[in-house]
Amino acid sequence: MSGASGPAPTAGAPSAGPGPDRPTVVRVVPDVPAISRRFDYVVPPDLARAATVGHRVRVRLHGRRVAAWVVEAGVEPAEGIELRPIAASSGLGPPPAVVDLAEWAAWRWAGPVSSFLATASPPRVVERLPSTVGRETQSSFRPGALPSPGGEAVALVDQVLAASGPVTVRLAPCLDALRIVREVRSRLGPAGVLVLVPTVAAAAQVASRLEGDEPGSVALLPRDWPAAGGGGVTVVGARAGAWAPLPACRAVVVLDAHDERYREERAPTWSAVDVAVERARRDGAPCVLVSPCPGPDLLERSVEITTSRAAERRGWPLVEVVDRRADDPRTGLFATRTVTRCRQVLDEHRGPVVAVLQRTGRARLLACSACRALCRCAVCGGPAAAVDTAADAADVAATVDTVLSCRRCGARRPPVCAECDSARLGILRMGVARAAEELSALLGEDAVEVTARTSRETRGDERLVVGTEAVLHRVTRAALVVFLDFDQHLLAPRYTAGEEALALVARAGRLVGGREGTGRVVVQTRLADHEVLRAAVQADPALLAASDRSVRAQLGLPPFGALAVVSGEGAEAFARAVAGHAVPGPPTGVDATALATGEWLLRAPDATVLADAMAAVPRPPGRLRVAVDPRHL
DNA sequence: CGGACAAGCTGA
DNA sequence: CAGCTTGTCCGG
Repeated sequence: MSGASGPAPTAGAPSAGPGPDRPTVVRVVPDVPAISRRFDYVVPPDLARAATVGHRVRVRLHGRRVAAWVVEAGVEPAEGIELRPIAASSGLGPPPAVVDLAEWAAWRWAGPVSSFLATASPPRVVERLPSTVGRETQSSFRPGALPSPGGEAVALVDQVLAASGPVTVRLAPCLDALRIVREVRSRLGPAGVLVLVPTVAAAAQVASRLEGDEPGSVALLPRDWPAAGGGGVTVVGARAGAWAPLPACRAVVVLDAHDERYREERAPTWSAVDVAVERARRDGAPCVLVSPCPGPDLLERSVEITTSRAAERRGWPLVEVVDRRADDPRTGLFATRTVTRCRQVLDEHRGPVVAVLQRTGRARLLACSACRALCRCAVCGGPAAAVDTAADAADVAATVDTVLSCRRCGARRPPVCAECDSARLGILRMGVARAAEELSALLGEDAVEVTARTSRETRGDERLVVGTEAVLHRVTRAALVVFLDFDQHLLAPRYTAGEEALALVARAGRLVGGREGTGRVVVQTRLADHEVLRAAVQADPALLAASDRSVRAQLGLPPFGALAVVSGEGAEAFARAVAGHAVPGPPTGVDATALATGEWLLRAPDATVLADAMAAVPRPPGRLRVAVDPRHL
């Protein structure tokens, strides 16, 4: 093993500097996913500014120019190798502390450091950071009387600042979570506070409200990357904001920390919440995870504190469960009571009605996006053709990775519209479309469809909206939210299905408001006794957390065990090597089992054992995808 | 990843 | 045996 590989916890250590006769040498990580090795280069005098950890450079590597990051400066050049010079500087990258954090993440999620360094780098070339001279570190800002949780926020933040580790603040969905951020800023000043929000759009709103409190005190990522790096401000960002170029954090606040959008779905499957927690730990800063419905993952590694029960109840919507067990399955999507509720709200002009319908599984019906023609089988004229992957259709020319295959006769053809030859085929949202039609007919009111594919923003004056769960992120306000088939969420094939379902109720609660208002959430279900519904009706997420916790502990699921799904050509060799490296079998080591899909499942008692084992094993040749703690399963 | 180079196949 | 394809190796 060469000295140029392996983790480098000492990155950024100052060197004695180049002697008069010795050239400056830096070690770089190339921005090429398949190359994990590091290489040394000489820094020519005119690029001396690039000789700092985190700087982005271009280098000649094996006959081509590639981008790279400096990860060590003042390197002792290896004997017997003639070093090439760095070809160019490409501006600033993450600061040394974040480079170190990237090394940690590469270990934790078994991915290339370069992918984390890329996330941590500015979207455009940044030559210099703005000066922070003259900026106040201690703020004069003091919030006045603000809405709920009112005085309780002061006490909660007291506890957060007194704690030695991460704290989860359980705060009902309709209580103002920003109050926590404001309270933290008023105690510590705006400088060095890192605030994460699930989406870029929501981050922009948070940033502008904080900016209103104290102008010039906020940097919004990714837009204000240089200002964030300059320091002296509160930094607000979404998932990638966990990699903000703050010199040091004084406090970290994660809003809606349960939100699954903090997790990257593609490998490496890192989580911004975990990165934020680790970052706070390294900087010795308080870390606050705010969530209306924290699940076992959050609770297991933090202290939980809450508002009073009275405040929590006020902050959850009134939830009405419509038990459909007695209904004939053919009566359709709408229970009589649901229709009555909708009609009441519309007649009284109380506000928009939003109906949510999730249809699981792969789309069965495709339509041409250009001419709207339905995709039909060319042989038998069957009503529809379904998508198939080339993987299980090996006899089909492997030029495209999807083909259309008829469900009736099995005939296959390329994924092209038979009418107009367009290759743009879209999923036909049959579920939502039909629901919208039926509901329109039942209520005598035009319904607007909203799905993830509907690109238009809603106008805001719709009275009746029908959509998939994406609708909850598009609409800002509603008088009534109806979950037409909540069982789709409760029974989703994920071990996190329960907490995600409760998060949907919380999300709906934000649209309709707390139980003291007139807004309502209606849930149609055949599982009326489910823990999620008990928790929602009683406004007590702890009920779900307790039952989820015991199930996961029993099954060794996260956070009571660590999982990784390994796929690709090298999967089997890698999985066997990782399991063989440690003492096989839980509870001490890593256990590998083949899944029906051809993927391999690794199980370990905790994330550290798993990460250590994966780091100790060399990668076999061939494609390899490692998903640590995948959500499905 | 993608360039370099080596070994293998083809056709005259 | 030039000219091309296919495969393996390795990068400072």
